[in-house]
Amino acid sequence: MDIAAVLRENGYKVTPQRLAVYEVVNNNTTHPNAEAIYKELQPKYPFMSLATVYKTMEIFAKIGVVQVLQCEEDAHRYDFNTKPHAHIRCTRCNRVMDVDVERDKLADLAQTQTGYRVDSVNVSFTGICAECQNEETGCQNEKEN
Amino acid sequence: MDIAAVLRENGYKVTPQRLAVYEVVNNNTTHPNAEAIYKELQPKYPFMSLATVYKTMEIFAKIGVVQVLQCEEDAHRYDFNTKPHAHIRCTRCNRVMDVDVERDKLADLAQTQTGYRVDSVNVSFTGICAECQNEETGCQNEKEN
DNA sequence: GTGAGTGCAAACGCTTTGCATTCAT
DNA sequence: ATGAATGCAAAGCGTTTGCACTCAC
Repeated sequence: MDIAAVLRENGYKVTPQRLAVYEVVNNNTTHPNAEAIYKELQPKYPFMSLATVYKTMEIFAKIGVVQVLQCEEDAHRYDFNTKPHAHIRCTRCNRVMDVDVERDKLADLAQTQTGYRVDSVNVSFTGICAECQNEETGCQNEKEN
Repeated sequence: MDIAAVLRENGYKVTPQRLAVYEVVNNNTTHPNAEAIYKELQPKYPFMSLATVYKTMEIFAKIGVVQVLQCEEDAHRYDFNTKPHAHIRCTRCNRVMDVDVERDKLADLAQTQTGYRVDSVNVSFTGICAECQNEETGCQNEKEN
């Protein structure tokens, strides 16, 4: 994707900051939040501010470059896969993975039941990832209260 | 439900504050957040503090008296219907309604795809409720940016 | 009487905003 | 040269916490 062109098409200026954010998080499959993006930028782009990351991600979301996840977590996470899909988060290590669900079917169901015109379908799961399941034996769960 | 008994069974003391919260939000179908609960308590129970509402709702969630919703919104909302179900929020008036979805099927799907042991399934929708759809004609959408 | 619960205010984490400065156009 | 974008610090929001006081048991 030519991010510069997409920005221009949408009336946004092409700045080093925006290119830097795109460069760092494009093809990133870890579903980072703003803080993570900021930290990842630090070594190569120490001039970046966290506020700019937020502002940039807001624009990226608006022009469809990323989607914002609802992960049953406090901080937003961003996904460069903008195809609608669901996510599952490991409550132990916070790793997030994609899940494909039939969103259209769910939307139809909701529309039929409630009469709402459905605009967005958000599906998320939490669980324990395969890796953490392996480590679980004899190991106390860090997340226990 | 005998909330006093449930509290005692779980080792929590029965206080006027906890009874007041339960009285006000039990059978409440508006999926209120902490602030809304606080405000609803004010006239009848002006002694209540917001912090206590939070603390009480946390306990209620822990002992299964309420469930906490993820509504693609900033503030938590609470639901006294603890049967697992999904929600749809109107982006115009913020009204929230219940939706029944086959969560088990979704959980199986996620488990198969990712290998995670699925602990929770969260489904939420946004849309425009029937009422707001009616009002929509010739009326600018308040939520438009 | 004792420990749990309360209320206040302060702190918190994530996010947004105001504003002077800088930069893309 | 002009308006948009940046960076900083401060404010904002919903939420949690520390602590002295109060109350259910």
